[in-house]
Amino acid sequence: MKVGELAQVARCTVETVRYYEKEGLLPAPERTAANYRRYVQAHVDRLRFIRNCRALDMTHAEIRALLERIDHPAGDCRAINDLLDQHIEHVEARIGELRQLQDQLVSLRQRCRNERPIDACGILQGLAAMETEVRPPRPSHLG
Amino acid sequence: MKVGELAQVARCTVETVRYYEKEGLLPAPERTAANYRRYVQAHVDRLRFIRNCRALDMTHAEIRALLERIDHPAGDCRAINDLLDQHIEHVEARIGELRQLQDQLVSLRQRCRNERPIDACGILQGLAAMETEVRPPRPSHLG
DNA sequence: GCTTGACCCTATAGTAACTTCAGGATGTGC
DNA sequence: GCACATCCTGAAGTTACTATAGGGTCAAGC
Repeated sequence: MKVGELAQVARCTVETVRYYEKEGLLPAPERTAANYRRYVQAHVDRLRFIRNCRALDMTHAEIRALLERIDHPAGDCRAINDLLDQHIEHVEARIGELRQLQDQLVSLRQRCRNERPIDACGILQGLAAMETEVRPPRPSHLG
Repeated sequence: MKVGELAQVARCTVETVRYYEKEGLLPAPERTAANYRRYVQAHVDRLRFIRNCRALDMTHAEIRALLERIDHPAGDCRAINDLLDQHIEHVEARIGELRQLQDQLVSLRQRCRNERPIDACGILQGLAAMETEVRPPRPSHLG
């Protein structure tokens, strides 16, 4: 299986596949005489796993931690449960932040219902008058 | 007012202030004989405006568009209203995405209530079995 | 045998909004 | 005159890719 085919079954681009290899998430496969990557089923499974994690917005570091456990199973899966719990918290926190943001945006928007000259625009006035908040360094990686 | 003081009143770092200058969001101030930046009240107002926009998760491009209108007022403020409406939609869309994500994560988490050996971990099994989704290129910049 | 087109390769740079670092100058208090 | 905080510039690092340049491989068709 060549890289294009692998990318297709995993629904990503060939660039992403090669990138994961460089990052050490996906093991480097054998090469053909022409130096083409030659993948086997294990690569498909692993890449699917990675893409599923990414679909859940996990970072490469989080995915790496999971793969580590899979590659070197030891003890129970508590660490995995914990990782997922933390991730769920991240997402929850980010939703909360965005909700608050949304409230602010909507109330800002209501300051200018009609088309006024720029100088009278309630939105710009609101943005100028807002109490500048400390932007906490993102606790989550979710943007 | 030196850069450290400006950063303090605007609640950001001096690096951020200098970065905004390089980006053209904040105009370059006069310099002292020792080549120190010397800011005046207008800079404070502008930086506060920028930080308020950032607190609302606007991109530099969006902020630039707003500043443009402020610097060259022309016509009415319809474009500003539109920009904000679009931004509100972005945030709304992202909240929806994260909610869906959260549902998936929670149901994944429920697959492993107790501490099992790695091989039996319901979470890892779930991640391996998930139908790999096409990750749509982010329509919003909100991560 | 030759061309065309789809696919593969590497290495490098670009994205967003900063942060960090290296290496050095300035200003202030004691 | 020295320590220490603060200032300066320029370059590189962050995250997870995407894009681009410049080239090799392979199968099909003429």
